[in-house]
Amino acid sequence: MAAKKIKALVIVESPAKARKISGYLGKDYHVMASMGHIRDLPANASEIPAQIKKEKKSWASLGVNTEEDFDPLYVIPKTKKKLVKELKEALKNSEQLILATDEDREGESIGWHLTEVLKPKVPVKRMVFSEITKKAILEAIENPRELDLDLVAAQETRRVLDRLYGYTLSPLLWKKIARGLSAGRVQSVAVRVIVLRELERLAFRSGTYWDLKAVLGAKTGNQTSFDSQLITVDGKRLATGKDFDESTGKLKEGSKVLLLKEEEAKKIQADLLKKDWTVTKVEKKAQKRNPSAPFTTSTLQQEANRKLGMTARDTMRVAQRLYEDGLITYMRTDSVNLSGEAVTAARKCVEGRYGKDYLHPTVRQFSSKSKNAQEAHEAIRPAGTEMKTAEELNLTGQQNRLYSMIWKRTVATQMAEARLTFQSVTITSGNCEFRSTGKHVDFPGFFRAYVEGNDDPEAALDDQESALPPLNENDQISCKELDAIIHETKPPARYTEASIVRKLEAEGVGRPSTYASIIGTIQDRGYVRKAGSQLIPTFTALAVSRLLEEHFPNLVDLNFTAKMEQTLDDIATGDAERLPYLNKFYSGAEGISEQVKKHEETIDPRKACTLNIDGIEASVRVGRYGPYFEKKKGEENLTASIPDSIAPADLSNDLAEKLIEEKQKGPQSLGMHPEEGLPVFVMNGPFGPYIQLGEVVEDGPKPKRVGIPKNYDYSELTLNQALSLLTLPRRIGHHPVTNKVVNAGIGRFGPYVLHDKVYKSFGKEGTFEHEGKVYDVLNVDMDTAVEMLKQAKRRSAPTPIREIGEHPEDKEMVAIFDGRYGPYVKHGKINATIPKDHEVESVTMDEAVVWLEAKAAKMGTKKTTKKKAAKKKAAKKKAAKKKTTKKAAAKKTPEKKAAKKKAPAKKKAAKKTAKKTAEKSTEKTTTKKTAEKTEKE
DNA sequence: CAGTGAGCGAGCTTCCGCTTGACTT
Repeated sequence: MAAKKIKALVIVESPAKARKISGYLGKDYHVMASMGHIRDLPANASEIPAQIKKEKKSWASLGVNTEEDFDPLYVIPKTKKKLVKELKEALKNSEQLILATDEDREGESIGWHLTEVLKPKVPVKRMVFSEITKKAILEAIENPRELDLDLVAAQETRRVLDRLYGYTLSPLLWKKIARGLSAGRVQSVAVRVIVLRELERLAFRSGTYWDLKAVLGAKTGNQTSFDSQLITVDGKRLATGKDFDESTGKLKEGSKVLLLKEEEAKKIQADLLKKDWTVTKVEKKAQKRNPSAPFTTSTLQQEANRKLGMTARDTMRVAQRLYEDGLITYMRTDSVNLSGEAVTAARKCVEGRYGKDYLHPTVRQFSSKSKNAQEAHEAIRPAGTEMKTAEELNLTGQQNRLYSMIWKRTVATQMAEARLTFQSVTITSGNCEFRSTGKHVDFPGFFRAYVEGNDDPEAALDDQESALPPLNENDQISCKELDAIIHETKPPARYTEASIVRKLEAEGVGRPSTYASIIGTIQDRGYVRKAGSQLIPTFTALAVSRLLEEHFPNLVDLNFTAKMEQTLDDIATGDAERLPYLNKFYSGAEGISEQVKKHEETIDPRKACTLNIDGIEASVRVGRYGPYFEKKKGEENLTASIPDSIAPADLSNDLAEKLIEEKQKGPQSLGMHPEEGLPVFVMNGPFGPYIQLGEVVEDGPKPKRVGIPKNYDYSELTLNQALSLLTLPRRIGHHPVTNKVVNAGIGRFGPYVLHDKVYKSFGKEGTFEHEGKVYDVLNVDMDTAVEMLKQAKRRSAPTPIREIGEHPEDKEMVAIFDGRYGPYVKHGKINATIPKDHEVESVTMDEAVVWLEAKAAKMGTKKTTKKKAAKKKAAKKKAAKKKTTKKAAAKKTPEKKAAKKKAPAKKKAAKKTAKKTAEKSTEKTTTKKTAEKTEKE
């Protein structure tokens, strides 16, 4: 027996790493992956052991025994049970256990948990390495060390603190604001940062100013024209955007600049057109630029977002593939360090590709600027020693683009600095001075490979040459054009995925593995929505942020995490203890536990949900069905919903008054339908404005309704337009090719054209442009419809490869189809993949039924974990329904009620999709997705 | 697909960091 044993079981965190290391270590070693943490605090009620639950301890739901030294209750989650069993099996046949998890706080902890769970009876060693090369691995295995229990304690402190923070503050929010909300050390700060920016925008007052822009050229010699900007008048500097006070829209107090109004600007313009123009000053300044550090997770996400328009989540998904294929190094890292192997490869590549002149004379190394970098991995770079390009690797699509970016950035790090000359020329005319600036790239250096992107799309890239023609003092200039231009100061920009990741990293909040999910969490909880690339906070976020700021200011302070990290560092070095720190945080009069209890009694939930905004008479309230305005008028309490598309910074008193008035007036009849004799109403529902013909009658059929396409302003809709919309769907004619009928109508997802069961939606604005003309559902002609239908993806109904027969229970057909993931059996809505060891031809009905049942059961369990956001929205809807269904129960026939109950899942999904479609209507990149979704339904 | 702003009330919602499958047909 003993002879058959292998030398050691080596455990790392990721399978890709395991494969690579296994190759270096050979057959004597068995390398396995832990897939991250194998144990954790119970995530929810279902993970708390029954025993503990029964005891009804006050701390049971925390999973941390706050009565006894904050002893954590660790459980192995369901998803990890199988893996743990496999690890135990493997350990039985090993003479040694080697923990080769990452060399950081979490990695050390994973190693410790492994020993706790596997309870090895053989010697245990800890090995660490910072690059995965054969040499480094063999060296590491010869020089093992012990587990660092102080580092493990630091991780546990972090874990427990985050749990105490999140699981004591969140319930307070459920009680005071809305169920399902959450607070956390990271997310609450992220939300707060976004909210503060929105409040700045809300308080922002725009100012305007005028200036002059000239197009000039020398009178002799090189007469290339160049732009010039008015800088001073009578020696007084002209006002620009930064001279304005953001809260008033006026010039900052005491500023000595000149603010031009329209008449003055135009007067100067007229004046100067008659005057001579002379160069009075020429300045040149040389500057050098150095390449940026190689990518970390955070900078990769930022650049991919700016340059490739990818979300943080997309970026990580694509990077994961590149990593698994062995093309890049690990993608979750906070280190800017390049290994010796990488530097050598990059330098060789630079020399070969661009020549010696482009090589930086010495090796360039970078040091991390991020606040609490743990640097367990390298920077993100092309793997190996070859520095192959994306083309050489035959990459395509997003993989190609992301890899190329990584390649360029890495190679650029070893390239020579770029040398630039900046020119600044002053041109005088009359009592005015103009300035032109230019830039000349003397030597491009690393620009040849890589230039960092910018958040501001208008900002010129560094490598762009924008040199002025040669100019000397006293040169005579001719003015070719002179324009007076109005400028408006703009509010500070909203955060994007890129800028919020940058901000969080700069503050040391969050980790490489979490940046992408933070953005997901704050959206799932309904704190933030995305409009294009902007992250817009909801009114809920404003209310939650205010509550936390008011009552727990230190917890949502930007420095909270940084301070925590200092303590954790002390714990890791053995200079501090976990217990006093956690005690101070949780227990005692100032501890979070007491504070929450106190505020539970004192905070008035009505007030917590009410936002009073300067300059707006009505209050904004966060209600169960979304935000609404509320205003007292005598005895009456007037309310009006705030549409989803309205951002907090868009609020104004006029808007509030308008919405309240509209609501109070009730549905407005545009007039009578000439044939039906019924009034035509414009109404506003959860899916936006719609037209209704006649009123709701008890026991009668539902009145005809039709949504108003986005290209019509519902508040200015005419009776004729409404009547036209009510006639939909309309027949456009017969398709010239198939001779089948083509119709135009409005469905759940808005206006569409329909031909032979193929739908094509009008664009996000409800219009379609064809040969320079804009069409919508009312005026679309056959020519345009044919063009639109060409763009529709035809989805022919899939044909089964084999029909097995009728299902024994409901007699519905069970058949085999060929899908993207191999053949599968289909019965109704349930699809189950056929196991690999079965032939399509030999599948029996009995087998198929077993697979289908297994799949159905699986789907049942999945729902609870996955569709969190959907669940929340659904719950809201359900709650909303309650009253109406109860009241309306009498009106509805029993069959109708039953039908409603039967298909709730489908309804929810459809609603969600519809909502998304509406929400994302402004987003360029998702139009395609929306179209796809539309078709699926 | 369509209007709400409130309660009868069991048990539950929730954190941050590590990681990949499962899975989309």
